[in-house]
Amino acid sequence: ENIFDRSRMAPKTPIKNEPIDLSKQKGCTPERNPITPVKIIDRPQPDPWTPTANLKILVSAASPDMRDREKKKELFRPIENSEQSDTPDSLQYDIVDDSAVDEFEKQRPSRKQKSLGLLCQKFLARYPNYPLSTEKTTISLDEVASILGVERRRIYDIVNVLESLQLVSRVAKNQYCWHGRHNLSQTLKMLQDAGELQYGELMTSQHKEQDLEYRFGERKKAVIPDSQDRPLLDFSEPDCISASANSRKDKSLRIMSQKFVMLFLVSKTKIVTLDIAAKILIEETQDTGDHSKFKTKVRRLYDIANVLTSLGLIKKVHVTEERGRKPAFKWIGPVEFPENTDELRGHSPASNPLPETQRGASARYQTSTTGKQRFTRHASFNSAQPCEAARRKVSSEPNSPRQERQACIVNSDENCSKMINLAAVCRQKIEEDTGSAKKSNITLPVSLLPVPGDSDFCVNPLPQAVFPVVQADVPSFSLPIGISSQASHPSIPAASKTENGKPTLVPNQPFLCFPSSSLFMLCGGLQENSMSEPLPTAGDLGSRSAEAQAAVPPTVCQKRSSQKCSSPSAPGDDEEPAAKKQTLEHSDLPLSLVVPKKPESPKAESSPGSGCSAAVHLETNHLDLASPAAPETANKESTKPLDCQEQGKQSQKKDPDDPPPGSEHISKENANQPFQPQYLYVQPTAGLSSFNFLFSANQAPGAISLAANQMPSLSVPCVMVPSAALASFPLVPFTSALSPVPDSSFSAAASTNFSVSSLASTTPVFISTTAVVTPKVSPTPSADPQQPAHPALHLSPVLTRSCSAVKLDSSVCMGHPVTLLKLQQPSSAPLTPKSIRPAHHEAFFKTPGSLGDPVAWKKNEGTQTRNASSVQRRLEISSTSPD
DNA sequence: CGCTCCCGCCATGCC
DNA sequence: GGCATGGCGGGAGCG
Repeated sequence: ENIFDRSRMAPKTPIKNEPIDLSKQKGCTPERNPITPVKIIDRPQPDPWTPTANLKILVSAASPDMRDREKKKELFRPIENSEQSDTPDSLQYDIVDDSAVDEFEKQRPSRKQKSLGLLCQKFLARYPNYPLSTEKTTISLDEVASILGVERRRIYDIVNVLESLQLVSRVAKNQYCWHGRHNLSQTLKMLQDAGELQYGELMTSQHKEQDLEYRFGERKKAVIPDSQDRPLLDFSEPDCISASANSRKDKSLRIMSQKFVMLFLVSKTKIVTLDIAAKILIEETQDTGDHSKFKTKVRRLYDIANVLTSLGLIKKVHVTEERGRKPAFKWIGPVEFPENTDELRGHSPASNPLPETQRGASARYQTSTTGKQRFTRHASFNSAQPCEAARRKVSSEPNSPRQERQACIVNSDENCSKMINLAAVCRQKIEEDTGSAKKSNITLPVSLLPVPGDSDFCVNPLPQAVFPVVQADVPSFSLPIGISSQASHPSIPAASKTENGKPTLVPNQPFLCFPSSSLFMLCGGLQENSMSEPLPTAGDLGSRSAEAQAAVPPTVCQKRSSQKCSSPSAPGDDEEPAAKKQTLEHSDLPLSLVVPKKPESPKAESSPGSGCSAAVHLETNHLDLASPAAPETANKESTKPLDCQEQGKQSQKKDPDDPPPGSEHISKENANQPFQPQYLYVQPTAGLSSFNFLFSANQAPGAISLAANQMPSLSVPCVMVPSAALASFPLVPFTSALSPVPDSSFSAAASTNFSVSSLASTTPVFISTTAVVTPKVSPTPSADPQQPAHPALHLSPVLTRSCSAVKLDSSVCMGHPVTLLKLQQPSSAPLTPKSIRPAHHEAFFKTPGSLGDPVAWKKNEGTQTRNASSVQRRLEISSTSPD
């Protein structure tokens, strides 16, 4: 094929190249020449007068179609193979000057014929995919250029992309070494790893481009700095590295190529639209983002895409969105590479699953990144994949509201200098974030809302990443009141550390930094109490509970990091030790708040009385707030239960005062509950500032109902709650701040209601561990024999009030704890699903639904699972526009 | 008309 | 100054 084309193409370029050619190509020339005399070709165009020129003109005018046809034939002939006889026919038409025509054609191959993709194919055809190790193939740019009949410039385009994948390496000036695909999988793996670090968050939600775009905006800030210039992976390969090559400033095309590939590898769908890729790349570059740059980026991406297409790694597709049809590329190359894999990482947080090489790459990457982001990354909370998750989170978070940032800052413990860094980062981000100045106090990532019914609500602002976690842990909520007594558990951020040492949470920190996230996920274990079917996951539950315990306080961060939580894991056990917290015990029992699905009404009813206006409303929902804890739990689960325990311990130790009272309890409760319903809380961003949307992640629609006045209970999965309603809920920052407070104090603290309003308005983040408050207590206990009773349940007076509004008792009360995870839209990045993802990634990312399901459900049990699909839908809705 | 993306000017940097 | 690289964007081909 190449030859064939070459001959044709040759005519043109040769001329230009000739000078060059002379030196290098000897063999080639002869071949080319035969085809067409250079001059002839040239003249025609320039010279209208020449006979040929006239013909051309005529032809084109007369039958452009034909011309095209022929061109096509030529183009495809090689590829398709046969084009055949047609040609002749066409020629006939033209007749007179077939020759002329032909020449014309030859002279002016169609654009397609000259496409970079085709050129690349020709280029690749010259070299074996898997060259023998022994033989080293060197490539001379000039030679190739002349052979292929193109200018050198074009060869650079190809070579740069190939070099980014290590198919070739530059040996010396004008000399490249052909490696073939031997290293391709390894390279891709590295890119994948690096990509996860960098883009994990982004891609997670990818399937919805909307989300992506959406996030991008948010993310930009965060991510930006990263690697900007530097090549993600510097392959200067060993063999043939030319000194000069490395030194040179960055080769943007090469870097872009790597990043582009990374996007595919990180993407769940394996489909990346050009505009999204361009946006991402631009953002990273910090370019202003003006339109022209975008266009330029896209042009470059086309160049890269053409080469990758020739390599058989991607193919062009179209993605239709609401907005319309967009050009996109789908990865058709290898998806899995032997060693790497997120899962691995997830499994063994401590150890890096990644191959050393990758690791090295990632390490470099990290180091390279200077900015805040990186630090944040390092700070990674605890997710199983500590580092990555953390990083991701961080990056994503940029937007986190100041408050959050502050929180972060506050806590930094010894644990982490890292944490500190994070805090700083957070701050910056926050500052950056314009929009999100959400709640002031709220900083806390997690707040628990006591729901009227007993359900506890925990709201965790989770970054996207969080979702996954959600499932896990709802239990945490339970605690509501436990606060006081239980409060003793300090929420321990420490737990977070687990994995990599990333302390997800800073031990003492009262606050977690959350980027402002637009979404909160509520996790509630809804169980029907009694019913309960126990979820298959009994074990899980237990673990959960444990997790919950630990998690509770610090949870938020942890959760995120942990993502896993949701999943299966059940590390919970570890926590148990924490025994302190009864949770474990409870865990077995489903928290159950009975309530599940219908509950609303009852609760609502009950709630009425109670004072907590707002809170009450929510209560109806029956949601239990697993809240913050959940995340943690998740994390724990995924990784290690131990952590959780530790966290708890630590927390206690450190912050006796702080101890997030609720957390433990919550955890218990949560534990008890087999499932917790999870809800996604969507921040009102755009226009709907006043509304909050709750989507049940797991569950059946209906499951949630918002009682309260404002919110009519909906059977539908999604519930919109006026922000006001939420406001009413007392949110307790579960962080140390609250937690620390002794019961009494705690209660007070707890009692404090965060005005949701603030949340609602802007950033909704809040999570209180303490929040746990939930009245549930009573119910819970009942439910769980084991539990110590807990007083914990009792809400502090204040809490109670708020809680009271909610009824604990009512069947509803039991309410599954729900955790809200808030995802910060913008900043969310940090936590983004992606981070979580590693462990579960699929579930999470796939869809919100998946979130709930995947992790917890799937693993734990299939039965109860809620349909991911439904969830997804919901999410989608939210993402796009709530209505 | 808008997506693609070829073409080649010209900046950058090394020699 | 020459040459190797490669960023960049105008503007044309193509559907």
